[in-house]
Amino acid sequence: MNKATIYNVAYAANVSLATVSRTLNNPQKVKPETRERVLRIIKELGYKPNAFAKGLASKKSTTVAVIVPDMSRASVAEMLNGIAVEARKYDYSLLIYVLKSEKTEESEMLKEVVASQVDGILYLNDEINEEQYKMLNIIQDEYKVPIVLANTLYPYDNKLVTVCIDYFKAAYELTTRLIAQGRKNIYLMTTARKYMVNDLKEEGYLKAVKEAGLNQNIVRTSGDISVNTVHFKELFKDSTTPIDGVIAVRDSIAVSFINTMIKEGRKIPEDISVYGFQNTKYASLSRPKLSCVDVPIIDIGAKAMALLKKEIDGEPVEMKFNVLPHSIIERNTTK
Amino acid sequence: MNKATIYNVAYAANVSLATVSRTLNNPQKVKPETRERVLRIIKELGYKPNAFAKGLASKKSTTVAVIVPDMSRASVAEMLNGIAVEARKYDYSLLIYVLKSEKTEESEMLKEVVASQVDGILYLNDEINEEQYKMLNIIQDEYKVPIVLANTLYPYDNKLVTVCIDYFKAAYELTTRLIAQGRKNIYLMTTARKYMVNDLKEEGYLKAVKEAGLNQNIVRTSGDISVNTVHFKELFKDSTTPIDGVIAVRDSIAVSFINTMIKEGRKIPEDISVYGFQNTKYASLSRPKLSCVDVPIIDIGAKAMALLKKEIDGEPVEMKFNVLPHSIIERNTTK
DNA sequence: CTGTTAGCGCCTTCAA
DNA sequence: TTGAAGGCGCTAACAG
Repeated sequence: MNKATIYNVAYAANVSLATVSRTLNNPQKVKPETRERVLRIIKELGYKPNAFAKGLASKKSTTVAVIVPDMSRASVAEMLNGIAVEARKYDYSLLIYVLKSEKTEESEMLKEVVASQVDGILYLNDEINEEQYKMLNIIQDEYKVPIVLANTLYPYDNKLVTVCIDYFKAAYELTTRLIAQGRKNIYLMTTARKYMVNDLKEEGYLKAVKEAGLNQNIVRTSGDISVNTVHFKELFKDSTTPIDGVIAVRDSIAVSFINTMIKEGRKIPEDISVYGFQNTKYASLSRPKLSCVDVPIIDIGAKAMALLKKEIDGEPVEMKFNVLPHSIIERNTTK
Repeated sequence: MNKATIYNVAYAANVSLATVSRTLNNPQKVKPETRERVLRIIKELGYKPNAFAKGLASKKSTTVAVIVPDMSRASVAEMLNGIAVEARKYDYSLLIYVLKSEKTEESEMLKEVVASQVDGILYLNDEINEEQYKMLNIIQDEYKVPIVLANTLYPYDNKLVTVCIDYFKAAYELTTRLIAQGRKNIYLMTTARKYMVNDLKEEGYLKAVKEAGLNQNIVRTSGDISVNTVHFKELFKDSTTPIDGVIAVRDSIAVSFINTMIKEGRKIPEDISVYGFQNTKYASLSRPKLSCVDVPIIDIGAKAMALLKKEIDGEPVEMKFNVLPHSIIERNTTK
């Protein structure tokens, strides 16, 4: 069961290696009979083309790099499922780069990605800043490696193909719903200012709150749920106008907030209406079950991969900015 | 900023390409002065060796394949973080294969993995069966691709290097603790019979229960939390001896159980003590916070990668079976 | 429709 | 310590 090469197959099938290569890559260019024969031999010998030789000769790897922040984020992991399923359709492999694990400069890593000869790059990092964005553009322009941003975006420019939902609108809608529910003192629980998508949610929230003439209350948590609890308690210990509505930029933040409030004796949703953002498993495992924006994260992954494939194939992608529809799921933490 | 090749570097540094190759792969074999010079040129030109050519010539890819079941499982995603950090130390890349996305036979995919020329394989799938196990052994023996099983194991044989915790012991300890807490009617909430690790947990539970002369109660859920709720309710509607202790093989199962029971008016932990298994984020986001076995999942990932690296380097791995220590975290669903 | 041939970019003896 | 030369396994013209 030693590794068979294209030569072994060619010899056994009594053809030249070119014919073997053709039956694999351009089947229509080879006579059906010989094709069958070659295919049979290939199966018998368990032949699989060596990916390196193929890549070296064809300049294509049928591999895309997926650059992700922290893998343990539920949304990232789910998106990867969507990407994997779609990639499978095209027989593409996925090379993963986890940013969190970096000791080295990110620009160094991007160079490494280029050196790895991937056909395209999927960038899932939501902390995209100007420098990173420039670097990505260089890679796309100079090295001709197509890039697609998934579930993130760079709002100041749109040279890169992007797939996401309308975070601004979603947050605006959430806030509007809370207002319609009669909530007067609505808080936004967000993260430190570096996540582009959360900045957009913030803007959506602010717009709705301003329109309604309500106060704007923004709390920035670390995203680390273990410290949130303390944080939340402190925050609402002696507030004069009691909080009655909350929008959290992540489900996990919403859930830890709910837990803290219920322990403090507040009733959810009677006293406080709470919306999360993403519809991860956390949302359905919370008690009460969390109302939230449903971000079609798997679809985003799949769509991003599909668009990347198009770009790789040289088909011009007309829409740079692809907004997928979201929905709002009313469960038991609202109304 | 075009892709520089080794020839460009050689020309610019006024040496042969062999010397460039050496300064990169065997620095000690080249005179310090020329080494410096070459290195400088490499930097200037932003040269990175083409991964394909390198792989083709050297027969090494510095890439390992990571085969995972469903990515969205929290434990899998976290393990990947550990793997990524460790892989980074050796400058190894990670090629991901998601089994769930498969339309094709798994054996087909394994052949593909071999064709991709990876230096080693990390297998995270916990549903390992005899056929799969045999296939993996073939790959390791015939194709000489080292394999490490991470957070899973094949209990009937131990030819493959394995990293995990002692699931049997952990479940035994959990059960013992429940018994010590005076629980008499302890249930094990597990999955369908196909997850090896869960079978071991089951054995540990059974042993402890038998030793104490208690009834054994095993509930097999689908693992799908949305159906669990109904399931749980039905189950305990009219039981004569009320359930007073639970061990769930996954945190998410424990949490959905807790939610159901509390809605049914049971008190946790007063009426029912509950232990989970894994210590994922679900555990700290539940109310009350879930007591559970802490599986050092990141360490398992890192250790598995480290052992794989050793195998790849030809250093014999003395211990086939690597058991990492676990601990039990008492939070608020027990006592 | 099929075979021949020249690389792809790099590593690795073998000589010098 | 360095250079020359032969592959690694495959693809892609170019002939036939």
